[in-house]
Amino acid sequence: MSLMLYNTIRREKEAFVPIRPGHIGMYVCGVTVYDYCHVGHARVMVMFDVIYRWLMHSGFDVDYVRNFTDVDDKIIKRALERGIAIDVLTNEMIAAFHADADALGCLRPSHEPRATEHMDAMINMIQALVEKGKAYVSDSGDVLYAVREFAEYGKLSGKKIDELESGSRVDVDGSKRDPLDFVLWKMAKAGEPAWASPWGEGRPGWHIECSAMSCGHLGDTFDIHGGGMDLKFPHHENEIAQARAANGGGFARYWLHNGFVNINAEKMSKSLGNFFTIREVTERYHPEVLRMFMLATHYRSPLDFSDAALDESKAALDRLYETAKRCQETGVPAQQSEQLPVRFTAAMDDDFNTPVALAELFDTSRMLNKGLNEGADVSALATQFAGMVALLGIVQQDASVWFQQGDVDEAAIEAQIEARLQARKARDFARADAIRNELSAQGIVLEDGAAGTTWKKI
RNA sequence: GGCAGGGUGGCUCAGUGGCUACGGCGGAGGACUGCAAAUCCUUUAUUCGCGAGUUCGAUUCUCGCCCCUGCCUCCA
Repeated sequence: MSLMLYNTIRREKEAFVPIRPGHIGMYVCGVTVYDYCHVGHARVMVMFDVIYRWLMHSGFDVDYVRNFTDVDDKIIKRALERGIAIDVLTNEMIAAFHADADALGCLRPSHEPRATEHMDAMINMIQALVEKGKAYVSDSGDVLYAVREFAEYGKLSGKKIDELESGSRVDVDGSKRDPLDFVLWKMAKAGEPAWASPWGEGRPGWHIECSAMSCGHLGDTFDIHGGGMDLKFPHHENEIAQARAANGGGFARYWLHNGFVNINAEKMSKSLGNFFTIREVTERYHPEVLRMFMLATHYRSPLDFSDAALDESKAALDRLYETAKRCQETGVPAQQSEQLPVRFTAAMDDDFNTPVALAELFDTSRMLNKGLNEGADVSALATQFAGMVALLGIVQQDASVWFQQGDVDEAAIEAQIEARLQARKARDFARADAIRNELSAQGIVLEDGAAGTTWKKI
């Protein structure tokens, strides 16, 4: 069974063949660091984290690069509004990004380049484009990319230059040879951050960053490039145009794009203002619930965000934790296995079909519970369970702690449980039930198991 | 208008040219329990937006229609 990927540029699933056997270079577009990340960003983090884990599990040595855009108009504007230096803002947001990604259980990429640290690479790339006649200096002094000079422009997004223009949503700018031409180097206005370049003091355009950083880390031709669906056009289209025209390489071979997170069937986005930051959500739900929520839908499908959906994810995750808790209580060894169920592996190999992978996980969970009920040897199942769960990055918390989150007085609860136990021994069930009801009113649910009574907070 | 992706049980989400349409949530019944909770078992879509076509056979392929969303400007 080999890995099949849906390649946006070909619009179909195809077998993945790495450029170098055993090795994968993967670049994922990160974020512009001017504000906290929202749930849409979380989806990219989580899905590519799962992809990263799966590729490594499949035996590849993965070079995973995810950038930070730390020069940009929005950053300049935000820093000005807050009256702080740009690097103070970007450092703060990068730290916040890491905190969010860590909370979501995402592994750090191999490299996390920042645009400001790759000025030379960008300037060199722009220089090459100018020399090859693919870019020009406009009347305003900005360096622009001439889309007409790149024959394949529009291939990724399936757009044609002429049709785009007739759509007339493109800015009319007299200094552009073609309305679709985009900025490679933007001249700085007074007070704006600037870097020296052959064309004067200025800063790079957004698209050139990713072309320069991806090629810089992974080479002119690399395996996988990913990001949100909204980056397909124009961002990724422009990246392709720049990189291929500049260095003659093939650039990315496989393009992976994840679907949006919607609210009320509408895209969550900054511009619509209908977004929730990751930290807002994780104040109310454990980050793993958010991760579970992402995994329950295929990465290319839209994902409708709501508290009801999160509640469902919580319930589903609880079910898994219930199994983990029982294994823990029973003392079943929980080492992870490299040998995963066939269906799970096949699902992940089939364009990272996490919903099917989860279905297999739930089936294993059920078999495990059943085996536990019957006192059978469940070590093999427990091992597979642990292996699957580790690859998905869920059920990574201590199972008993998972059910005991929140403000609780553990000692008081334990005392109540002991009191109830005595009452039950004396067959004073009225007293026992009264204690249980009392705890229940505080959101504490008791479970009388073979290994004694345990409690959980709901 | 161009392009892309969708419409599957009460909700959510997979999937396939044909045996019993995957899971999860919720509901119902049962086992277990003093009673619960958890778990397990059974059950919950004559049916996969609508119409036509191809086919021995379509939810799955083709065409048309209806509806939804996204991209076409910054956006994960």
